[in-house]
Amino acid sequence: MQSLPIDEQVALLMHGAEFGDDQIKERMTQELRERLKEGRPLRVYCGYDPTAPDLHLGHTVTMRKLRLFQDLGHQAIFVIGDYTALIGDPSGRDRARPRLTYDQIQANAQTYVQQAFKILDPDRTEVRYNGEWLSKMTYEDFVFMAAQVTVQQFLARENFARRYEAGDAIWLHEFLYPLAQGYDAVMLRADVQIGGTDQLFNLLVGRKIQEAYGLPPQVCITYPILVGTDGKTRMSKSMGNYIGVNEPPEVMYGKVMSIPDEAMPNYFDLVTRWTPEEIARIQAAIADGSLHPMEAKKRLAWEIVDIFHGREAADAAADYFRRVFQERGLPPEIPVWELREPVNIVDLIHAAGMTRSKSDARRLIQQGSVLLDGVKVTSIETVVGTEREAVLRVGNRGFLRLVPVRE
RNA sequence: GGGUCGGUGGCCCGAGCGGCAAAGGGGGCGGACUGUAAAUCCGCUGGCUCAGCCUUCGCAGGUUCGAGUCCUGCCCGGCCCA
Repeated sequence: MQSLPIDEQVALLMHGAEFGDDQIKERMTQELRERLKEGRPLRVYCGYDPTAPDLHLGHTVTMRKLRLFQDLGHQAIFVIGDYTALIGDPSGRDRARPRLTYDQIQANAQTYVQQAFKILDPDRTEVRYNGEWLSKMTYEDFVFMAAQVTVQQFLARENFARRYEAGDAIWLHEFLYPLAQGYDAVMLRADVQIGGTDQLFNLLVGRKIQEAYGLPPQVCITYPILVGTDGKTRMSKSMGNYIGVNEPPEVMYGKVMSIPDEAMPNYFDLVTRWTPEEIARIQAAIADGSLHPMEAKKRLAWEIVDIFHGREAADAAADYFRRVFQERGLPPEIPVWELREPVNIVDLIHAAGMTRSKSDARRLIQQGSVLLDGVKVTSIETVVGTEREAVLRVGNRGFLRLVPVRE
């Protein structure tokens, strides 16, 4: 693959890229071609801020592209934005991010690298922390960079513009984010920087900063944003609509199954290993009715679990889903709770940690979602005896095998 | 610094003549239904020793039988002025 002709490389790398502006796309495509002509491995940078403990599917969209660069013989630079995370990227948001402490960030960063190698080739990956250079920036550097952009340029961005219109706070430190990212590009001698479409502004500021430092501006390539399990907003931890790459197979499978049908194409394109032709075929099959949407979603779920956990886990997760959710049966493994004496059902549910409060437990019983050996529990006064083993089901996900213990 | 508007339910937005456990959304959770944990419809969504009691409306005091609602001070934001 290393010696793939330049035109083919360009076609592969730009596939799916989205800029929201054809002129930029043309320009970047051309610049990419020129860089490739230099005949050396390009330095391709993408940064990830450790704002949460785990990477999720949304992060993997660009990671997959980094991997593609690697497969074409280029050098990927996986940057952990430990210092940019101190700021919190305002891109694509309608308010400032909550500030994190450096300790929280460090803790989050721990897991990033290991998770990233589920996609990236470790041999062609340079892992860097941007605190390496950002922590050493001088006041002079800082003023120099800040003088490269105008307030109007920032206010022209729609997310800042909207906040400005609405009279919401825009903090000065938020303006520092693109500058810091640009400085990364300078320090890394990046040839290419990739990111989500919401990163275009940041990436373009990076070019400006590079030029100010006398370096050739990087090629910027942006790819579409993955929507979360709600099918509407971008996937993110803080929205609670994410699928973590480290989540157990059954959870991952189930979460994929819960995305709305309309969100499937977005996932097909961005997080599967399927070729554009295969994707087109599946879409057509759904459209003409020969493939049930649910079946398509099952394939998608299986594919995603396979990527992160392997075939066996994917099969098991599919089986689990069918059994527990479609047939409302029992999962293969149920946690055991030892029963030493008869207890009130509410106390038991709460003590086993199946609800946050006893009131919650009472509500669930009153709503008829607590089953003891498949029989609906109708009273909150119910006492569970120790005569025999039983299976307690609370809501859709809570299972507990009650085992009497005699001393 | 001055003027003015605002901070509301253990996730978010948001109403709230002095009687409020506090309207309405979103989200979440349950139920029905189904093609799945999609869609749709219905219900629930502070805690507890639950016909009652306890703790909530930026913080601290005050007025009142009674305050999210009124007063004072402080903290934090927006806007206008400097």
